[in-house]
Amino acid sequence: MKITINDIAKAANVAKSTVSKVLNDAPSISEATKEKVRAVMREMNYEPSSLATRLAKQKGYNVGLVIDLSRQSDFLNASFYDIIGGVESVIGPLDYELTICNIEHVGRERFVSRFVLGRKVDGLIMDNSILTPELAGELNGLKFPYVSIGEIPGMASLCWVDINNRRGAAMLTSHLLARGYSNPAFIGGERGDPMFEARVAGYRDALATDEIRGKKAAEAGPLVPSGIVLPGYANEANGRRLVRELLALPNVPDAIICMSNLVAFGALEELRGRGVSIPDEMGVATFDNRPLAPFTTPPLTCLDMDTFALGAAAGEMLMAQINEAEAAPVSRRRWVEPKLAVRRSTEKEMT
Amino acid sequence: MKITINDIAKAANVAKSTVSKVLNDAPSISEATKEKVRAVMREMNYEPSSLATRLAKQKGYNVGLVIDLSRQSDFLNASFYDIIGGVESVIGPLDYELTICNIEHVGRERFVSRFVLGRKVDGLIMDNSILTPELAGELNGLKFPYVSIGEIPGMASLCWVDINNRRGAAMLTSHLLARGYSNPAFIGGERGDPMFEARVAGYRDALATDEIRGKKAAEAGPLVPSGIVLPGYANEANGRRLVRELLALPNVPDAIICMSNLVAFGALEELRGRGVSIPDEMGVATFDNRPLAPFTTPPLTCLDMDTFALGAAAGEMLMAQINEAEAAPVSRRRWVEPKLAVRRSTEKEMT
DNA sequence: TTGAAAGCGATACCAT
DNA sequence: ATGGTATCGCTTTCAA
Repeated sequence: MKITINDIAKAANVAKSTVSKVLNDAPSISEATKEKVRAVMREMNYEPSSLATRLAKQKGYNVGLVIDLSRQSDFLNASFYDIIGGVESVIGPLDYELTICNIEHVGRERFVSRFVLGRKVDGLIMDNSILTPELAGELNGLKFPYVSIGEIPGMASLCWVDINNRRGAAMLTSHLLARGYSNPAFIGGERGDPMFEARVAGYRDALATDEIRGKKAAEAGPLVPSGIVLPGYANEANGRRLVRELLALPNVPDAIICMSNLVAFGALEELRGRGVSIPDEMGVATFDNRPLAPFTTPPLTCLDMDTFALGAAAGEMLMAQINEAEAAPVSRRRWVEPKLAVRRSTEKEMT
Repeated sequence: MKITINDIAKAANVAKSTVSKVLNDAPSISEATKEKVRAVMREMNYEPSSLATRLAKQKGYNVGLVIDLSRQSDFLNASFYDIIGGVESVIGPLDYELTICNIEHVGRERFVSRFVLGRKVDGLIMDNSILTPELAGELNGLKFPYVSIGEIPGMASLCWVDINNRRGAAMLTSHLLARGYSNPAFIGGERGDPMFEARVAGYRDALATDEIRGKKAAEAGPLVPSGIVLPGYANEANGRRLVRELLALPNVPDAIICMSNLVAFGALEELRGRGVSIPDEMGVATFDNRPLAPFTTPPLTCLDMDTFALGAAAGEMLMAQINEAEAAPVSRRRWVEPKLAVRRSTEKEMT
């Protein structure tokens, strides 16, 4: 037998509206009755039904994290716990909870009506593989709060958070150049993927603004001004293959930036197999610290993405939107800055 | 303006109770009205409020996955996405949803009242670092459905699922013995941790039942019948340290079973540093495929834990309990069988 | 087969 | 400062 607000009211000899006010710590209730009612609640081990509260308040205190279990994701596999932790760290203290919404069986079409119209959640967090521009438009139209994890370039009205991949790629590239590598290549990733494009852009930013590289050009032979970019689905096999391609180039690069840990692993293996010494003959760096970067031979210099901060940023933006009514209009995009983790794979002897 | 069951009733010219029955596909309603009402619902883009439904039905259609973000967990970091996927794959089709319950701020004390008495969830899934025996007893007393991920040895009444660590350890050990290693040691893990104890037990099971080992004993010198077990918190540093201890033993083992990927990584590094060749002079095997086993040098033979299946098993047991009223009493524990992934680290030349 | 009315467990407005 | 009552959106008897 669950005990309800009525039981408390009866036991404390007050109206249930009074009990409700005590629950919400209304200033209109005297300290005396508050204490009396609270004592009864404690004694009867009362806990308000969150369902009833939420129905009455017309507010779900609930945000959904949308995932699609039908598609594999290296990124989510490595970072899901962190992302959830980040989100939870901001919504939890605000008394919101997080529910996992799997759209695998629901389908992209009906999922808006399921979660949004069904008022299961007050806001949605999802990644940019799920949040298509059309979907975002629909949510915008409904004025329904949402945040994408992962940028959606171009559309000004959309709301997202992302790691600053462009700046990160520039940091990584600059590190290589400062380290004495003059001709870094970029391998892995797919054209059209915003993350790939952002990283390539950052890579080129760094190449374009580097003076040392200009001076080295003479000794090192002809350098491609805009760098060498070899795309390919980010797995180990392509890491190997793309390294072979690099080594067959007329101007072989002296460093490699890899799109992912798996690409980097394949690259390291291929280089080792061919007797290319790392970091002396070839520097290698990668994006992401997890799962492998600290544990390869040699350990990989990488750009460490703070996925907890990413989740937290998403949570903050979402909560800002949910409470937007009374607040100033919120900014609709936010970068989380990555940081460089320097390891042996780029420790070239300085000349 | 959200549209409700009343709007549908009005538009379809029926009572709202009729609409409700259509929603639940009650047999007492004629096909004709059902179709009529459904047409209206479609047209008005109606979606029932899950909050109201759940309050009225006195059922949350919601299970909680309890985590404690204040404590780091290598296991959860590597497997959280899989576990959630497994749970979701069974509860989703039953129209239950999964909410994340972080007890970091709630505290172990108040969390039962928060989630259980507050009827936020119909059942709880948590790991055995959170589900203390006292807590389990409390939940048992309340007849509240829950499942622990990770065994809780001893208590017969408790409900859990786990990877069959004992059998798995025996498989791994037997593999080494069959491969020609005669004196495998076990390193890493902490006394008192059920997972450690189960694995050590399995390791000893395999040693005890092996005949080949008996024959080898003569050539190999004195073997410790119950094996060599060196515990230690499962990280890289201890992997290195424990290997040093092993190498200093009077009867140096010819194979090592590691409690975790990190221990194994440390072990590999230390062995390499000392010029011990793997797998010829020393075989190395580990538990868990992720995150490193396929990517070390040489790649590690491991026991691959199916964490998706683990999550699914937890989901199934929980749902069974939730629906226990009308069903037969459910079994209260279940093993998920791991499988061996053989790689180069144990490919000793057979003699 | 359908409808009217009483819950489910809280909140919120209006009296007192 | 407190109490009475309508309400949130749906389910569920019980009549008709």
